[in-house]
Amino acid sequence: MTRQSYHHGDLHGTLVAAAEALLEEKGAAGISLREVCQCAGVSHAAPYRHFRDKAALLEAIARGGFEQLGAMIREASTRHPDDPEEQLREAGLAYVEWATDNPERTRLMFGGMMKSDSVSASLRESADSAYAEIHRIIDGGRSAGAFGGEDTDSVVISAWSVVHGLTMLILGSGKLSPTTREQTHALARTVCETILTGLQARD
Amino acid sequence: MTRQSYHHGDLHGTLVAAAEALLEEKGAAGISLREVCQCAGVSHAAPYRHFRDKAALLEAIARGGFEQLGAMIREASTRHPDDPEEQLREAGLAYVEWATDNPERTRLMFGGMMKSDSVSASLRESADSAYAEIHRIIDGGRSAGAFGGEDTDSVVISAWSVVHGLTMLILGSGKLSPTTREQTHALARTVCETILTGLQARD
DNA sequence: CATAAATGTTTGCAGTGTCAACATTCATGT
DNA sequence: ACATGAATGTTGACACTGCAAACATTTATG
Repeated sequence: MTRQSYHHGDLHGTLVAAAEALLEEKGAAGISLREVCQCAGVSHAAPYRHFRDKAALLEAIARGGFEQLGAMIREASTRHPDDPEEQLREAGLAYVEWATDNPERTRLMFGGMMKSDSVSASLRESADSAYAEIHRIIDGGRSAGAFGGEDTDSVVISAWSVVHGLTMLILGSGKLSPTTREQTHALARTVCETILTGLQARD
Repeated sequence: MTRQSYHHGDLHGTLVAAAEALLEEKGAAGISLREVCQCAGVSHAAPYRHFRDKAALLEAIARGGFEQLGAMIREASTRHPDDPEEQLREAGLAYVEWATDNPERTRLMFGGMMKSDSVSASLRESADSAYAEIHRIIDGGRSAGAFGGEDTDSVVISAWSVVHGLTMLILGSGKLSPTTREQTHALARTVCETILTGLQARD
């Protein structure tokens, strides 16, 4: 597909889309800006009109990922408006599911990019927003008396850690490699049940 | 430091050591084989007598990491020979502590390298051995009646997931950034307590 | 409609991983 | 003792990469 006009129209979006496709195909380390350009049908210096450098393009992909992930969690939790426990379960499932559906993108998002001090404000904002969804669920559950724990932050960390940990083990270790969506769900349910048992307010 | 003989003596080990130093300094993506060579005082093609390619050198570093991590867990669990619950707590602390002390190496180990089908047998073996330590603790605890759960594997996955997840959140998210070892320990204790509560056999 | 801004291209540079050809040292058998 | 092959290190080359400067073309604006 070749374009007819000198200007592209939406090179920004096209570059992100092309890079996303290449990302899931060959991993973050295997992405070359020049190949992205070729896919977008544009010369190899064109991206620099839209992105400061290669890292900025990857940042844009990560930002979109956090937004999608946050949306999945939000949507999952709204399926059970009055049941915090079920909200947490569904959110956990959604988290693991989205991540395993987008493995390379997830690795990119949590691969240390956020740790750099030069991370853009918009990226940090997107990540914070996704995190806030989890916080909101836990906070609601604690107010309703469904979860115990000393403070909300501790509970959030525990809940987030299991789900994120399972996700990363599925993505990163050769050990956990569910092949079907059902197997993935079974794993997610297992860790969610364990953590929920640990979180339930004792009497 | 320049060497006098044409042959190096232990270039294999020197390359690994130099690469490890550069790894924690600049991250896995920032490592260049040629710079490693310069640090080792050797020409830029010398590594190919000892490693098939760059990935093989990184694999060697990862393998050493799994061995260290496994040793830390084993050592932690032997501090409480007859208390499975305490073993799991100490193993979790050791896991998080080692990983936060070696952040880039940990990212390398769990960054997707194991998922590739071309991973060397020795690397997989080292990773399996570290995993076996966790399995051993859980299995002992279940035999002793300290942990419940349907089957050992489910419990292992849950326990490993929290600890690994917390680790990755500390390493990867800008959100959790404990600055002192004490803060790190506090986080690790929090998630370990939560999971232990969930794991304890109910009556 | 002229002029500036925005966007895409070309050319060039330093740095990278890898390979082939070559050089040097070590080990081994006689 | 010494020739010969194996092991190890070096040099040079190649294609590829990210990036920047100079240039070309289109769009927007007064």
